[in-house]
Amino acid sequence: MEPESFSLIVATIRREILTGSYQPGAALPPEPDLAARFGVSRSTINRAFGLLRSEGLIDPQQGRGTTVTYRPPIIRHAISRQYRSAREADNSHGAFDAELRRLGLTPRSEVTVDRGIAPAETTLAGQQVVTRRRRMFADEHPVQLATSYIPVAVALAAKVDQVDTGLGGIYSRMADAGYGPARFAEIIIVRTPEDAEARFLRLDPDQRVYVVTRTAYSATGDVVEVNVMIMPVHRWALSYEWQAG
Amino acid sequence: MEPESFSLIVATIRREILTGSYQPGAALPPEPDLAARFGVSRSTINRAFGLLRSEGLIDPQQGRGTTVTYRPPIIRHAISRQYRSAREADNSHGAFDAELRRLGLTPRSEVTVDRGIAPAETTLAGQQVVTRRRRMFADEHPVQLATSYIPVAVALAAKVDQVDTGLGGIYSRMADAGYGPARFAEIIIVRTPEDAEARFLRLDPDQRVYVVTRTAYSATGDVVEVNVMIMPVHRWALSYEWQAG
DNA sequence: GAGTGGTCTAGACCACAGA
DNA sequence: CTGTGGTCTAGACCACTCG
Repeated sequence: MEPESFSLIVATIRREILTGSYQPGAALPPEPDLAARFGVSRSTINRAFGLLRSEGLIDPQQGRGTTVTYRPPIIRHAISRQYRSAREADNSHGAFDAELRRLGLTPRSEVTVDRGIAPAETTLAGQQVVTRRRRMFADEHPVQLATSYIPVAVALAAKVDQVDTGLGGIYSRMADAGYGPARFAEIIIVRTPEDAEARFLRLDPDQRVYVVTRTAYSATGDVVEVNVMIMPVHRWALSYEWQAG
Repeated sequence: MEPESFSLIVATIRREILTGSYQPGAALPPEPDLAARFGVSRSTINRAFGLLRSEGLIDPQQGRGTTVTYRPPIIRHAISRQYRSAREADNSHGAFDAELRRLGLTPRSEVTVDRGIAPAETTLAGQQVVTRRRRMFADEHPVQLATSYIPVAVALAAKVDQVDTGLGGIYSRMADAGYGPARFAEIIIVRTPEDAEARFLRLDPDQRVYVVTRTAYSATGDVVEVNVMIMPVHRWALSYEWQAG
């Protein structure tokens, strides 16, 4: 009918979710019912569901119906998490573990380690590196993919070419070995997920991920690690704090 | 045909744009032609164009055809930009001006000032504030909306209840008045644009914006400003740097 | 089997730009 | 006027879930 019916329908349903008319976990009416309610075809409702799903608000499933899945985002404190005390809190093996435990979520990570050449888009492009890949879960939902590239010399000295890096994670081991990072830089972009990312994070092609690329520098200015983190934007908020200079 | 034709088509066209088969500014074939090339209906091509447009890669226009519009993102250096020297570089009136000039872009801002009550989602919720709204352009393209909330007492002392705040912007005036911010916190989320944001930034309902909320604290721990910035994700990259603690 | 959402088609009508 | 993209429809067929 009206050319703006799509936007109106999306706005209406979104408001009903965010104001609590539909509670998280509740079932939404079937697409044909909503089509009748709004006086449009099922195609239009299906398209509206597509956008709401891409925002992480709903989860339509074939055969099972559509449920509300809104979850408040996980807050990632980028700077304080680099403090050794934060990484080692609660006997955690790194900042991710410590952070999720504080939020009442159960963290789990799968780590694989191998050697290779750092990819072109990193500060270590072309160098021989030890690559640590982490697949991270919160309450068994996949929430982050992180790939860490460490120059071979640094990795061997800090003994981080193995899966378990002990209390506090790799930065604690680097510090123990005299390669403690002195300066960090993070760059954030947002894009659609690549195929492998979408498969692991269970994302659709029209959803969005943060790509956070952190480069860690030693006191002498050498790059001791580049870490590329992929996170669905609807699951995470990013937080930074600093003193005025 | 195949159920995955949509993703394949999107991936194919995206690759042709990013590898340079279609240069920025070039015209893409009309939707009916691409429908024939891929052996699908125009609806499917139209949907693929919708996703590529939402990524900021192409700009389809009624009557005029579809052109490639990929632009590298503007890098926003969140921390160094708070240094007074950076804000006042090149005779600029704040960090935004200085940053865009360095990138060879022409900045322009429209500012309006009024009084009101700070909205609920800010640290100043409910307080009487001076509200400064900025609409920012790069080469006359809208790129950012920023709304700054300043407690009335601070705003009057720093004389930032007027449109022009002089060399270095409001933080320089606050420092002059003894309200210089001592600590900053920024929280980043990503969501779809609200109607007013979409209108100004010329965004579609399925595109995404960063919402960067910066809170500035005085040396005594009081909030002297909350600034909510809205930026299309495909136009901006966010950068943070800090020393290990 | 009945009902769900996933995907695609063919076609309609529209607004708009440009020759 | 022709051709462009914007939007929506009606319907098809499918994969899937659940009683």
